[in-house]
Amino acid sequence: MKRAKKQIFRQFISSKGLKTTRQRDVILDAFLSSDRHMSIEDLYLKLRVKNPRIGYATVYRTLKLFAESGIAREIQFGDGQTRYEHVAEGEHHDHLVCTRCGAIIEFENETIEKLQSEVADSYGFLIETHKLELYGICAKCRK
Amino acid sequence: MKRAKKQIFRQFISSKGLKTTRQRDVILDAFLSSDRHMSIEDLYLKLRVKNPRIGYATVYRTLKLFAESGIAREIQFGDGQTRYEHVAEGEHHDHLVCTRCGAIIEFENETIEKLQSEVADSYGFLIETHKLELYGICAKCRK
DNA sequence: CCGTATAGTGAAATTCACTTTCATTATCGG
DNA sequence: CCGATAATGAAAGTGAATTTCACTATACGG
Repeated sequence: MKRAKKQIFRQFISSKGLKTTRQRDVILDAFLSSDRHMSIEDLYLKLRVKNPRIGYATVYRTLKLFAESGIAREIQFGDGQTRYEHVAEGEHHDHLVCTRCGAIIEFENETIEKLQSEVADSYGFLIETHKLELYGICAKCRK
Repeated sequence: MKRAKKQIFRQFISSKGLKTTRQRDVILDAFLSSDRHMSIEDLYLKLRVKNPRIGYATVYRTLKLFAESGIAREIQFGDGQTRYEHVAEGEHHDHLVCTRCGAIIEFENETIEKLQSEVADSYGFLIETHKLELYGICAKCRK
């Protein structure tokens, strides 16, 4: 899984005539072994511990590259921070976001997706992407 | 309808010990007689035409009050601008957002809402709000 | 009405989260 | 190893949102 993503990214880099660098390797490792939803800041701080000389701009640019290469996706939960989540081949999921503790739970629902297409069709609208988020209190916080 | 919202806002203002001002009246009128999805900037510019002395900060603060009072809701479509939409009593709708021309179409779908609740239940999650947006190309732009 | 305590306003400054610039450094094909 | 080209990090720049502050307006309690 990690191996596969590294492979995809490596391919992307070389196909674009870009270069492999120590920073990109380090950032990719950190990203792949992290939480599924990291902001630039999160990842930057995590990296700083072992790589004090890495720059915020580099993390920022590298995450953009991850998104471009297809191994990551930008998401926003309306808290002002852009997050990057891992993309699994062919899979799509939506989110439950706990407004109390910030926990993010992923889910998939075929039927909802199908209904979305129907709605779009009825308006002659062509869906490119969609976003479905349910905000509320997670099981843990409800106890 | 407009009358009802003005009433609600008036009530909110007085219940909080706030004051009625010329600016708030003007901004409320402009908001109620506008597009359903206005950014602060949009409304500010619209207001400036007839009220050159009104400040951006006042529009910003007043829109926040509208949201607090329940007559408006903040929404974000990921273009970096916060928008405010009218809230109709008890009604909820989702959006189709055209990535080409920016058009916003509203829709409602009972079944999708029901499925969302089921998903949330299965995770022991209590939904407070949700957000469903379909991004793509609208019928007009597809022609 | 009038005075006054309190809230509101507008201009400008600040914050926040990126995003870009630029001088310097690193990569890599030949 | 060279040289062309890309990458990096620090710092500056952006754009929208938010706050500050001196001044003004509102609305009770006489």
